[in-house]
Amino acid sequence: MNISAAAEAAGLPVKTVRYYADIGLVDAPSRSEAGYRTYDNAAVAKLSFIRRARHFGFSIEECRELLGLYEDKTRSSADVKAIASHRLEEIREKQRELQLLHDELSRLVTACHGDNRPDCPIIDALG
Amino acid sequence: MNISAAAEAAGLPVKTVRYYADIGLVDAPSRSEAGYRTYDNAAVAKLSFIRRARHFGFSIEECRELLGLYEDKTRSSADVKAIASHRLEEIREKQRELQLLHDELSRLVTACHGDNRPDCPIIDALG
DNA sequence: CCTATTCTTTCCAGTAACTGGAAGGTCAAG
DNA sequence: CTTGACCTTCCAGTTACTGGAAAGAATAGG
Repeated sequence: MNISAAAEAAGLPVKTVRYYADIGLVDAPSRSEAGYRTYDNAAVAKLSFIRRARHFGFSIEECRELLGLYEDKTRSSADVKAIASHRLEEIREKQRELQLLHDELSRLVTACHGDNRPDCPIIDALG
Repeated sequence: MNISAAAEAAGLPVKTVRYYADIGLVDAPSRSEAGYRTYDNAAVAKLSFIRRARHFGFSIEECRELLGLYEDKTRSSADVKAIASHRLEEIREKQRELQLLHDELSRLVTACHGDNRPDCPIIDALG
């Protein structure tokens, strides 16, 4: 499989597939005689794994950890759960922050009459 | 006022205050004989305005727009409201995304028994 | 066989919004 | 006069890619 087929199969842009090998997140693929990268199903599976983990908001470094566990058949599920729980707590924290922002900004937007006059509660709150 | 006093008054790091002038978000401050940047209350007020807008998640470019409106005494509140409403919609979209992530990941974390055995629903879902 | 198109390579640069650090000048206190 | 805090500029690094240029390789059509 050349890189574009592998990228499509994994659901990632070609550039990103190269990038993940550049930073050592996945092994450098073998090369054809002409120097083209070649991929097998196992490589695609790993790339796809990364895509899903990234979708969950895991950082590249967390993906590195998770990949290590993914490949370690003797891992304990507790190790995986610890990383995922940490991420879940981050998500909850972000949700709390967003809720506060939402409420504040929503209040300001409601208070602003939004007409041609210059006075504006939003600007007042910022200034 | 030297830069550290201004930065403290505005609630921003010194580096950030310099940065905002570097990118032209605020005017370049006047300089003392020795070349030190000097700030007055109006400059601090603008920096503080930016800090609050950034806290709400407005991008630097949005801050630029808002600052323009902040300084334009003939602005219409509708212009401000439009920017803020757009930002509010972004917040809501992010909240929806986070909720989906939260629910999925939460389900996986709950399903994972988190012990010494290797089988793990989280890894299974990613792989 | 020639050509046009598509795919691939490498490398360099840019994104957003700072942040850290080095090297060196300035100022106020003791 | 020295020490330490503060200031300057400039360069590099952060995160996770993304865009683009220049050039070689493969393939389909004529």
